[in-house]
Amino acid sequence: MPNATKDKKARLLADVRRDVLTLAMEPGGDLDEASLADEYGLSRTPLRDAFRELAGEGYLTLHQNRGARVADMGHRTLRDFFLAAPMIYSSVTRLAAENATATQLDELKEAQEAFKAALRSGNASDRTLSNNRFHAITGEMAGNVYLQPSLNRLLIDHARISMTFYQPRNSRMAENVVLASAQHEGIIRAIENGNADHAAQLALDHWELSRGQIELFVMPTALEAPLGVAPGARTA
Amino acid sequence: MPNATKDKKARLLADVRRDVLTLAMEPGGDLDEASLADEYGLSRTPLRDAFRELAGEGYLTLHQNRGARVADMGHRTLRDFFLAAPMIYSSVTRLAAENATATQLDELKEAQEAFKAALRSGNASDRTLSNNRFHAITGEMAGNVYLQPSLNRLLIDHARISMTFYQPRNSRMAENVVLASAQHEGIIRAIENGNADHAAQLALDHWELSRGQIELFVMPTALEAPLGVAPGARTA
DNA sequence: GAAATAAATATTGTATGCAAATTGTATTTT
DNA sequence: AAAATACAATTTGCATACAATATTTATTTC
Repeated sequence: MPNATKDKKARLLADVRRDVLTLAMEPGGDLDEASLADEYGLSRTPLRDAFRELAGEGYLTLHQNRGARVADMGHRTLRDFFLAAPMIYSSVTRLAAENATATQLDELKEAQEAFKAALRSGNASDRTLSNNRFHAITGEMAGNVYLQPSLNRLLIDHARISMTFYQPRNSRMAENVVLASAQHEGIIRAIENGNADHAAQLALDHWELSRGQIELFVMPTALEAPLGVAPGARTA
Repeated sequence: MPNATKDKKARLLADVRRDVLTLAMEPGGDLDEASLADEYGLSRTPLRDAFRELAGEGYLTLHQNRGARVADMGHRTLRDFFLAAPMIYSSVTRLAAENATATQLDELKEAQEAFKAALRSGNASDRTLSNNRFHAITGEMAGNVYLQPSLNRLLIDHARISMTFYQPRNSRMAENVVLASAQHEGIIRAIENGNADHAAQLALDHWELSRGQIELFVMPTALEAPLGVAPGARTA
């Protein structure tokens, strides 16, 4: 049974999103129309269509006569991210507590189960993707069309930043991830109880944990080692 | 000299944006590929390309096998708008004060001159478009990729809401528009001086004025008129 | 031999024809 | 006559061919 082009396109969209989020596709790296069209059995027309869609969502950027590239992460992105994230996350989570439907709550619980499973498996990509999904669902719950686009862009780069920084090499970081999971559970309860203030505060706490984790890697403790001695130096 | 397709496409993009913002294209109304392609002398391929781009920016929405429609304004949009606007506007204006370049400041002043000219002319569309441009420039000044998409979506609907509600029939509203212009000047000064706190506060004040204006129309003073008397009613 | 120019190649953008899906109309059935 | 079905017309989506632009390679010039 030959898959309809509609399905192939959907698969392409999902694959690119996943690969961008997990850094399987490098930021700034460029996508080749021809080879992707070939790989997915699509012609270039629907493929370019998909590129535009993904560009609109912030996964890719398009340049005149130069094709599509994975959205770049420049020197400003981390700063911009730190500025915008707490505000958007807390307000979205607040609105989620006010507006969540029962169905959405079930989805959120499912996402959290997937997140815990990913923690057990130790797979970094799975952890990042399920965490991404958890927060994307809070965005759907909030249902505010004006905040959603910013949240989604934050989530893209949060995932990519996590993939580079959140590699629990030491116990401190492993503990943090477990704590993050516990915070997810708290957020679920706050949303379930419609406790907006609490949900907003928990989102801020959750962000602070994430921020600290990132900072651990951006500003590691300095190396301590003796400076070398130049040949022929006076021994004083 | 036959215009390059590149220019035609740019014109189409600008025209649709303008028509959406000024309500020349009705929310929910659908765009006809064939006739637009004909009108602009483009084939359907680049036209559909433009539709995707505009959809990514929030001007249009695309539906499977049903073409493009002007982004709808449902019963929730006003509420969502009131929730998100003050937060985004104030934080963007704050960042604008921190990051604006000299060139951008000139552009902002130009936009403000255009706004004042539009006030003098009394043309509602010009007023809305120049006001839109003013705030879009503050977004560029802020230069935060995570806030920009939300700001731009807010600006689209702020323009459309203004077009429906801001029709200065009475003196109170005309005064408000003049006050809004004065607030723009204050925002320009705060940005010029790099006074972030002040800029953020002015943005909130500016929003409050806008909000009040909208509320005047959403909740007008009730009509006062006697109830009619049913035929054959007892005269007591 | 290095820089500059010109040709060749590869990649991206557009136009058109055809396939699939949706919508509206006419026919059939009850 | 109302509902249901089948048919026709319109509209949207995709594939391919062609045009325009960028990139690479080869050649010329100093």
